[in-house]
Amino acid sequence: MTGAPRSRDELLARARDLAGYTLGELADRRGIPLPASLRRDKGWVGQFIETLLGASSGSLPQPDFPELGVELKTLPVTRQGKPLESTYVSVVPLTGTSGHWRDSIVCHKLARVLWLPIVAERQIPLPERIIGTGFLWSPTPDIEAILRADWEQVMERVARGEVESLSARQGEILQVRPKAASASALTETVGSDGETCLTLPRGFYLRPEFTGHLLQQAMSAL
Amino acid sequence: MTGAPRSRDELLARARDLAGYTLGELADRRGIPLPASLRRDKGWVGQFIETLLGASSGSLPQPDFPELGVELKTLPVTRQGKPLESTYVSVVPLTGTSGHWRDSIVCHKLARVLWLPIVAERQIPLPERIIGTGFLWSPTPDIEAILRADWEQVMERVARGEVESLSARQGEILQVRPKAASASALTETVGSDGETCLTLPRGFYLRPEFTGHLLQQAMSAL
DNA sequence: CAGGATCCACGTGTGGATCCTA
DNA sequence: TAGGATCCACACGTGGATCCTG
Repeated sequence: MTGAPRSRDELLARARDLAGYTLGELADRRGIPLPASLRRDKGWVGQFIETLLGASSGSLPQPDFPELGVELKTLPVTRQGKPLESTYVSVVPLTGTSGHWRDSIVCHKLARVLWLPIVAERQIPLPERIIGTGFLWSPTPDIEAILRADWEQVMERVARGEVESLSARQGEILQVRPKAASASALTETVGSDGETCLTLPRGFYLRPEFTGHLLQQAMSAL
Repeated sequence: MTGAPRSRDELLARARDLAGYTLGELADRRGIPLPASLRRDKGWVGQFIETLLGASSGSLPQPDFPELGVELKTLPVTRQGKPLESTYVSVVPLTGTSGHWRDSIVCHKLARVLWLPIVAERQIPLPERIIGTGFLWSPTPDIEAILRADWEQVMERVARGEVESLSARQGEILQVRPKAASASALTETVGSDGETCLTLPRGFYLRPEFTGHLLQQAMSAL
C-alpha cells in the first residue's frame, strides 16, 4: 500500500478500502497527527488522502497519479451526500492565454477524476469524519460542452483585458473566485489597452450543485 | 543605525564605520551567531553586512537600497587587497531576451555599487576576518563599453540558441559561469531550431582581475 | 448560502556568494 | 588558478482546500 497504484482499478480499490473509516482511525494507524482544526490547515485532508492512496508527487504541477492520468479530489459532504463546498480546479491564467479548451488546464485536470466524498459537516470533529465511497469520473460529452462554454466565456473576458469584470455569478457549473493568500495578493495581467497591470489571482471552481449531481448519479449506479 | 540610510553619503558613512572591525566583533555586538564555516552558508557574510547597513529588502528582486539605487557587494580579498573570488552579478536570461544593454539586468545592477572589501583568506577564521574601507563606484564610459561588449557577445549566442557553447573563458571582465544548486539543476532555454530545451542555469560574474583594479584605484584615491 | 477571503505545505527560482579539483 | 560545481535563505507561485460574513 506504500507504492503508487499501478492501474486505475487498483487505485479505485484502494480508495474503496478506505470507505467507512474515520480520519482519526486512518491517521492513528499511520501514526500521523491530526491538526486541531482545518482553519489553519485547509488542505490537510486532501494531502492526507493523497499519501494514503500512494500519490507520488508531493506538490508537483502534475496530476496526482501521472501514470494513470487521474486527479484526486476529496469532496466534503453532509450526511445526506450534499457537497458543503465548491471544488477548486485550477488557477485562471491571466497572461498568455492559448485560447483553446482542449489545451486548457481545466480540461486536462477534469479529464479523469477520482472523487472521494467525506462526511465533513463542521459540527463533526475532524477525527470522527467518515470516508465515503469513491468513484472514477470523466465528463460526458454533454457535461464537457457546458464546461467548455463556461470556460470560454471566462477566457474571452480575460483575452479582452476585462479581468476586473469577472464574477463568481457567471458560469453554469464552472465559476471563477479569488484564489490567493489574501485580498492584497496581486498577480500580473493584461488590461484592455494591452498594458500590464496587477490584479487579484483567481481560480476555477466547480459549483457544489454540480458535484452533488455527480455524486447522486454515482451512488445510484452502485 | 537600524533604519535604512537616507542618502548615499549616509550609506557610505555607515559602511566606513564598519572598517577595521572583525566580523566576530560586529556579530557579538548584535548578538548574532556566526556559522562555523561558510562552506554550508556561502552567502552569510553578504547578508550579515546587508543587515548591518540597514538594507530593507530581505531577498527581494531589487537593489539592496532601492531608494538610493545602490547595489551592495562584499568583496573577499587577501591582506594585500587582491580579490579571492569573482563577483556574482545576475542570472543570464535564457528566454525572452530583450537584447538591449541599457535594458539589461547587468547594466542596472552595476550602475551604482557599494563595494566593501573584507580580508577573507581562507586560513583566517571567520570571526577574525576584518572589514575594509568601502567605496561607491559607477562604471566609467570606457568600462561600460567593455561590459557592454562582453554582455552582447553572450546574449548574441543565447539569442542564436547556442547556449551550450557558452564558456567562462569568454569575456574580458564579465564572464559566464554556472549558477545553480547543482549540475543537475535545469532551466528552460531555446535551442538553435527554436525548440524549447533544458540547460544548466548560468550567471554573469565579474572577473577578480577587474574588481582588483577597481579596488586599487579606489585605495589610491583615498 | 454563496461570493469573496483566506490558510498551510512545498517546489522553484533568485539573491547572497564560496567551494573544489584538475 | 580559475572554471565548473555547489550551498543556504527566503520570496513567490501553485496545489491542497475551507473559512466567514453580509
